[in-house]
Amino acid sequence: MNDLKACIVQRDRTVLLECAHPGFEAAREKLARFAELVKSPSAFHTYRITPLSLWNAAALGCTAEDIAADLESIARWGLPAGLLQEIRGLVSRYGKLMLEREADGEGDALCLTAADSRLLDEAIASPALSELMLDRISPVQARISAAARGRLKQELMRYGFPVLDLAGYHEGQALRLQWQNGGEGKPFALRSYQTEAVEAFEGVTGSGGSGVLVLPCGAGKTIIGIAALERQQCECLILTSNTTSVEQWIRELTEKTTLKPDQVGQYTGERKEVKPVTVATYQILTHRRSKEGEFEHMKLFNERNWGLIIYDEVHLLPAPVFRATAEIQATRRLGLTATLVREDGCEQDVFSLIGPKRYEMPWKELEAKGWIARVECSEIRVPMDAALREKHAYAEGKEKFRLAAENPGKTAIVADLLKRHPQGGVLVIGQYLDQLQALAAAIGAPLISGRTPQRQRTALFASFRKGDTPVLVVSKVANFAVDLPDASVAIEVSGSFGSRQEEAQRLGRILRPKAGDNRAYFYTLVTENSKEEEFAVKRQMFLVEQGYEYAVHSAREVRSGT
DNA sequence: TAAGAGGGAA
DNA sequence: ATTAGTCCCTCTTA
Repeated sequence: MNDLKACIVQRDRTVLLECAHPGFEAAREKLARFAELVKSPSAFHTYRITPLSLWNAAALGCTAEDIAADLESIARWGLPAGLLQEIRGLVSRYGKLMLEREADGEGDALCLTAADSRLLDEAIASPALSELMLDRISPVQARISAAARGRLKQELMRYGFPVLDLAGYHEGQALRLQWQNGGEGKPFALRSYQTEAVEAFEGVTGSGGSGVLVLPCGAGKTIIGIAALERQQCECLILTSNTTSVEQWIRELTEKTTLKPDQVGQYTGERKEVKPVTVATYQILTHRRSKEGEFEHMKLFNERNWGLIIYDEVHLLPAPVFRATAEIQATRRLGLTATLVREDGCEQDVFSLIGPKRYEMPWKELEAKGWIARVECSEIRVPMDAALREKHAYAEGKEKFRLAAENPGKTAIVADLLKRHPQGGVLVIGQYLDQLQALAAAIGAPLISGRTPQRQRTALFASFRKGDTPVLVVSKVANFAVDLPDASVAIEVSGSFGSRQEEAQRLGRILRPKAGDNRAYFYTLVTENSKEEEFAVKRQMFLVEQGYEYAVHSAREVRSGT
């Protein structure tokens, strides 16, 4: 078997990767660059090479020949006829259409240049482009108003031809800032990959200045954002997902740079300051009094002459914010995220309107370098007792799923796992309040849910951090709370329908480097012979794509301590 | 003017 | 394919 290769490459652009193969890891790393994982049963992982995954790879400088060489090096029975040609065709689409500022234009018109006239003919003839008023000036060129820049890119992406946008950016109002030296007289230093990421964002030629940086939780995305701002020296709007995160950005900006508190504003439900650097939530931008009402706060995009807009957690960016972003394509845009995967399928809009992927740091690489903890993931199959099994058998749909998820047999397993980790730092995370209440009572640990007042949360977090409270039971608050302390063990007792992001978020809770052997433990409890098994596979997919493996154990093994 | 409750939105 | 949670606005109370 050693002389065979780990993958079977199929004509429909799917790739089957054999998990037990010695070449598995090397092949996985190659595939991660230009394909996405779509299924991960135990023996074979299925990847798909999509147009978008190819274009993101192309934006990173990967050529069709690089991809062909990678595929040839992992394909057991060679490549199907026509596949390479198809891949070459798709990759070359990125760059066939180029958008630039009009060479001798006085105004702010842009020029779209096509590699050949037929492509431009056909694109212009498509109905979606008709209202954008393209003005043909030569067989391969058309003028277009700068205001239509975003929509043009969106429409051409839908048409199947992503535009290489070289039209540049306006500078924005200048703002002086510098890194502030660290506390003990040490100068603040970026990690090497953080510098690489910022440089990739800026780009070597005209193509930089907008795009997305993909880095795992705990890699210091805030720092990278601030570094981009420090390089640009301009006024900046920062959009993020919740108020705690707003506060965190503001804290880091004022502590780590020479920006004074009165230069940094918070624009949220509570306070509406517009300062040279302004941090806002996505929610305030999308807030409407009624379903048909206006977005009253979108004007924030134009309240100052921003030179840079940072989109934190770009995978959560809501649709109306895309629309507003289409209008401000002359402003530099930096997207930050742990995963480009969106559950709503708007990945194409991220590419068109924020920009292509400029940098990606695989989780495993950070782990190898010791920047994040080495996590051991286990899936534990918990059986139902006879009574539950019967109830489960007769239940339907969501009722059935919930019965399995709330399997009381999980309690004893949690108790056993706690015995294995007497040093504490354990988070028990689940989805249903009833289940969590019962569990918290049984193991004698405090529960934090959405109903827990903020003051009490803060007190419990502090006690957990100090080690006085070894175990915390947390509901979905764990998905959002930025201030939730770091832990070294997470036990997931239930989760929502196949959410890959939730799983990644939960794992992220234990990634911060640990003193000593730098290890952390992630357990997911799944009821045997139920729908939960299926959902677990789906949930785990993103992390499997990142190279995490879930060792499957039976409840019996856990109970007997093996 | 601050804090808290209640309702709607995505 | 839910639940639970967040955020924003408005109104009330003190």
